Amino acid sequence: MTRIDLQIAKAGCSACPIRHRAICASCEPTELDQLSEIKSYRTWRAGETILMEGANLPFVGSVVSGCATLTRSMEDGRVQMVGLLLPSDFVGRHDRDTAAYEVVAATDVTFCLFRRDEFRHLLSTTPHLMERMLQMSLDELDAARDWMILLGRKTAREKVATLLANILRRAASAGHPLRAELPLTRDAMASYLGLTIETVSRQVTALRKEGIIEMQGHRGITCADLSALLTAAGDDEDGATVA
Amino acid sequence: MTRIDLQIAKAGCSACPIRHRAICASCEPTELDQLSEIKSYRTWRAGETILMEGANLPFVGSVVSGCATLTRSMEDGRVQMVGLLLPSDFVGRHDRDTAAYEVVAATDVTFCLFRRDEFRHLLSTTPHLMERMLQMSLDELDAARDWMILLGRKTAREKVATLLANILRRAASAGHPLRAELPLTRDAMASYLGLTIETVSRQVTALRKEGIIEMQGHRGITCADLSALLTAAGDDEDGATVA
DNA sequence: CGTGCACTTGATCTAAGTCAACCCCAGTGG
DNA sequence: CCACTGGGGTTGACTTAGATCAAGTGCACG
Repeated sequence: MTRIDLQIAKAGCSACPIRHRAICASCEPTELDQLSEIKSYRTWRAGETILMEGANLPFVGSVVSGCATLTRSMEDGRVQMVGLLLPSDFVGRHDRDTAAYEVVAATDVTFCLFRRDEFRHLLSTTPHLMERMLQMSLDELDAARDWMILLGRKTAREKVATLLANILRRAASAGHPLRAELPLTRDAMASYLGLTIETVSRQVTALRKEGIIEMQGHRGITCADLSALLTAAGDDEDGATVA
Repeated sequence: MTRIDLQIAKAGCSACPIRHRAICASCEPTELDQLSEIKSYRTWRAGETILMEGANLPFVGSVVSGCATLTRSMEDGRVQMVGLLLPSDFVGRHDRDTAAYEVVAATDVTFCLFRRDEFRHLLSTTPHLMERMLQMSLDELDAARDWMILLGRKTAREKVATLLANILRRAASAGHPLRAELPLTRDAMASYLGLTIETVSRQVTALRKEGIIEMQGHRGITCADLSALLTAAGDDEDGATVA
């Protein structure tokens, strides 16, 4: 257990940064206690594989901090990212005993984990939990379908702009509105967008040269005019399309 | 009400063709009665719009027979299909009052509909129903993510082969294994696959000329060797990837 | 002070898109 | 009965966005 883990474990659920957005969001105090009893924290370093595709799945859980990626791959090595896990996102199916995707830590990432069989039992006896689980699954399904229009119909420029806008938006909810540290390498971005690393690089450069974004090193990004970025993304200013 | 509707309504749930695969699959007889009380049937003709994106959503429900499509579109007219609704598939979010996608009848299609507010209430008081709903949502999420690898990484040939294989597989469960009537026009196929109509046409022709499939007119398809088709799809013989 | 890794940039290639013609067949109406 | 029309589908010629291949750059780390 790292230092971070201990901190959170001591503080308990009430001080948890994802308390009101995660799977536990609509739990009563007593239900929270039950969840608390079967939870444990674990942290992975950036780049570490958390789960292999097809591997045994003893745990399910939520991202507390950091970022992880969900990927599927074909036999010949082609890879497609199918999900980006940010704080409060849930991973793992309670009713499946193997993982359907590979899960990799994109940054250092800490999970709040539940033993799968115990979680399954709690789920079937706690309607609040089941309801929240359903709601989150449906939200994820909508997000996945939004991503399908990006993969199927958007240009490389629009893809990159969409991803950057999404990251800025999610980062904004936890700090300064127009500045973020990219949790993904160019490689991971390419995998998410259905592009090559070179194309991602070129499009980021193009957006920078046009003054739509500014970069601080390879990872830091600032956007003075989000609506310009959203226009480049091919979305309405109001458009959803959350990662 | 059409003749088909009356037939099913008279027969009741026990004779329903999707009884054991739909949202009601794990309901007890008494629960089924409750569902039965709030259900109604309705049929749309091929090509009719069932729901517009953003429209008010008074109903949720299951496809009983036929096929409908779920699409999202961008302001400039680009369209991406994000789901194919076949018998037993569920549509609509109980907790949202507007439709997130456009729903169009691909063939004549009959739905078993529930008033949304009544369904929501039943859901919250019937754990079996909630559990089944969650399971189906998670399955759909997996399917959506499988579709993402197709959209992001597969070639036109692989995309077309994958779609044909999926249709043949789902049709097979209700009849002859290697023969099906395509429920989609070339246009709808293109929309689903993130391709143009011309590319779909060329790839279908190519698969036919190579003897991997045979066509009876534009819609009838026969496949003597499914594993050859799956190889063209870039999947393992055993691979899942269900539409 | 290399060595390696993440990223960028440039030159070239190609799969799929675009544009345009055409086929086939089912209705429709003269 | 047949000409006309229109929608779905096919095919061909050409274009192009993004992939591929191949050098670089610049920074972090032993």
